[in-house]
Amino acid sequence: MDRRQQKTRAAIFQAFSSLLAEQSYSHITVQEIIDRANVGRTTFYDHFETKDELLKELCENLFGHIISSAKDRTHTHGLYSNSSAPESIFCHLLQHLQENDNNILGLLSCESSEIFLRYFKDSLSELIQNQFVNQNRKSNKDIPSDFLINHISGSFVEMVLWWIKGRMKQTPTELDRYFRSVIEPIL
Amino acid sequence: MDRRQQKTRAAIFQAFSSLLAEQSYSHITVQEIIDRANVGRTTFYDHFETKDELLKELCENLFGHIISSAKDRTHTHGLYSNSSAPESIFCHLLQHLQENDNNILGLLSCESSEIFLRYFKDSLSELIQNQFVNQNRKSNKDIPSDFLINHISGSFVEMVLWWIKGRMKQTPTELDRYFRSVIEPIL
DNA sequence: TTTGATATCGAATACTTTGTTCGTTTTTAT
DNA sequence: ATAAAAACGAACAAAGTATTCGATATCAAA
Repeated sequence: MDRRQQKTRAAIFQAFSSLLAEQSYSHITVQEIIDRANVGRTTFYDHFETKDELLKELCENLFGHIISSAKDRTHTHGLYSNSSAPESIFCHLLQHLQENDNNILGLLSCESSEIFLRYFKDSLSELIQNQFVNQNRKSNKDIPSDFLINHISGSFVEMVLWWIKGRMKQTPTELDRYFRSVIEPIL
Repeated sequence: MDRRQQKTRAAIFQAFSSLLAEQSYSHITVQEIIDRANVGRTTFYDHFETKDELLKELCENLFGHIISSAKDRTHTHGLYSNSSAPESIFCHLLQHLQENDNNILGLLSCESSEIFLRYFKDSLSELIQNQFVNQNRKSNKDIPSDFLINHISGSFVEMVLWWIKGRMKQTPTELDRYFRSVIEPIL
């Protein structure tokens, strides 16, 4: 890809991210984005059809990495490596979040965090689903696995939401312990 | 209150609700609302400062009723009347939803259902919190009740989201059983 | 190093939406 | 019957979106 395109895209993503950290998605204007990215109006619309499109691509960028790295882990470890070991996939995800690649924390802490967490939940559901299929679960046969998958991914996302709204006072390990205590009893 | 005001407000709420069933909140214009409500532009802005304000008032209308009726119940029964009885507060809420007063189901099934469920979750958290304080819980002393309250209300809302996205094939009683199976083990 | 392709640019513009103003008409409560 | 309140519409300013155009700058490849 042309070097100019790369630079422009990066500048727009960067500008957009930093704006999201300051104000809600719906209040951000294209004008603000191109001012901060320092690109022309025409250029913006050459790259993205609308602001919504930009948001969508940003989400895909962000969670593509995190989830695929998590996916690799489940292949070797499963959701929980074993019920007493500390390296659950959830802990790994939380740590990944805290490392704050691409300023993902800024986005998850911003007014519009919901948007991102929905994308996150969808990716997460897929991840858990694969896990469920692989391990051929035993108990809870009368509860649809559909429901359980939604419950787990939903709870996780709600927990992250709670975490960031409370200014992330807990460590990933602590959070993981909380999450285990409410999820493991039903697995 | 003046009869005219009542009619206008009702017409606007009605128009707004029906529009929400057709398109996402952010795409609805004030023009569409007043056209469908058949009121003048000036009148709309006499009643509501912005579209956001209208949304907020709609939410308060909707969940005010449901939650306060639930609140009454918890005073006599608690969250679960007892662990084997069928009349949990959650089941009651689900039934209330299914009765579909004010076409609440339409709103919870629409593109913008998230917005409503966030309001719902906040009300629910409050409800559960009161319950927690009253009953002076024993177990799970090492998990913050803050976290547990968020987990329960969050899971409930995620379940409702899952329910409506799956076209509400389960009965409230069935759903309540699922929910108990994932919540009671941690209480 | 030249060259053709393409990315970027800004200025102008048409269009949409929001929220306000103002003078008029209609409805209401008493 | 009357005064107060509500609804009205047409017009308007302001802000934002998305497109068009021709000119300029940059790139990759021969």
